[in-house]
Amino acid sequence: MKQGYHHGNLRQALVEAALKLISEHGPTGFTLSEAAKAADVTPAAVYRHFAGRDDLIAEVARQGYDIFAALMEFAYNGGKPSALAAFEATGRAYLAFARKYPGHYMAMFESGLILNTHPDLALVAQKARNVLERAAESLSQHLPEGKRPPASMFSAHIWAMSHGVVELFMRGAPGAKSPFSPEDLLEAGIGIYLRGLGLLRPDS
Amino acid sequence: MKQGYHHGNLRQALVEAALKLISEHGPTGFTLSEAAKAADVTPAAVYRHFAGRDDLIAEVARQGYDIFAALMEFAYNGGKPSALAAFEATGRAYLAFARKYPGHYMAMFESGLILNTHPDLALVAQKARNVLERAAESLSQHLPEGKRPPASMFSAHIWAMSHGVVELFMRGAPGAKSPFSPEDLLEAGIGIYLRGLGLLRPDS
DNA sequence: TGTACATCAGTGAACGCGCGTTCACTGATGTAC
DNA sequence: TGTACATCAGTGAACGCGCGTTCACTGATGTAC
Repeated sequence: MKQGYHHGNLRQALVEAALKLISEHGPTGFTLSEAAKAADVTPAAVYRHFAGRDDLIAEVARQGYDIFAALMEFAYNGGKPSALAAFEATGRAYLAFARKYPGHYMAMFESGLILNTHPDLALVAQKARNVLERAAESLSQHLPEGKRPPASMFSAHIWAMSHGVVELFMRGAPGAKSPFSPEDLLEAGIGIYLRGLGLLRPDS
Repeated sequence: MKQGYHHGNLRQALVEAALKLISEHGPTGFTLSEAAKAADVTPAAVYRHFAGRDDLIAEVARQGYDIFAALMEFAYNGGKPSALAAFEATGRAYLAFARKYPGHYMAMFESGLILNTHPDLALVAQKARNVLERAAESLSQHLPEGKRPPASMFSAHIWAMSHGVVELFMRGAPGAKSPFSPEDLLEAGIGIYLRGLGLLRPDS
């Protein structure tokens, strides 16, 4: 669309260069100058498309949240075939996203960017979170009314465990070697958790 | 002990300056020069006590793991009064540590340092992890033998959820505002999880 | 179809900055006699 | 107790570096007539 004059979509080329650098060296190791070089362009050229370094990272994160929300939505699949199955699928989608889009994931969760500075970023992040919360909400309908924990609470639990598994066991992180794959670990963890809620048979 | 010539324990003063800077600006925002300035000393003076910037961070992390391991050990309390109570106490200790020692916590888990580069660091980190794993081990004795998940697995689950709660809900992090305090959130999450393992009565 | 002009993406040189690190030094502290 | 010397923690100046950002510019592309 912006296909253009000299380079032919430098903006997206820069985003992709940033993505590569971030996934390789972490959000800290990313520099505007290196991204420019990777896109075969002078650092100054970046300023035609972004307000500066932070703005570039923010765009990377924004695209990440977009993909993330879409993936979660797809996994949720309107709550079909069952609230339970849909919920478990979103949990798996979280990890699948982190594995498949490490650069995006890091930009979103490890770059220390402040969501509130970019209003549209906060918006799309909220959208992603809403999918999981909706899944939790409809799943909680299956619980006896009195003993229902708030849906926002147990979506927070799942979010936290998923995030923890990614940070501790999917990266080379703090020596947390484990004999289990992150996927198995999270699957089992969510299973036990759902059993604790009374949503799974004790022996299933 | 090294109480000394001019300054009188610069080494520890630098560690504490680093701690303050890290907790204020994150591990990224920390610089050797600023730490030196905060300790009223020339940057070059740092090299009398540390091999360089990374070595200083590593020492901060090492002290963090020391405190962390001691705290977990204290909370575990030799498994008294019961395996269950002791296990829950270690979970609470994790969060308490993160709240009370944010600089240490960040140096340990968010600074991107590689444990393997400092062997003694890897050692003390392992020691901390062992406490939780031991707690999980003795707790798992209370499960019917056939349906026991490996202790290392469920200690990983608790570790992951705790870490996730800290990262997502205790920092100003990714817009993850929540109506619950991190402490309540984790307490409830662990409770549900343990119920799922059959270690808590369904209605307790 | 051809020429004149406007646009604007990307250049290249320059900037000020703070970083981590080095080095020869100095001067306060501790020690030997 | 007093003097001469050794130690070594911290100084101050300097370094090279890569960073993000600015600015006047240029030259390829698109547009008007």
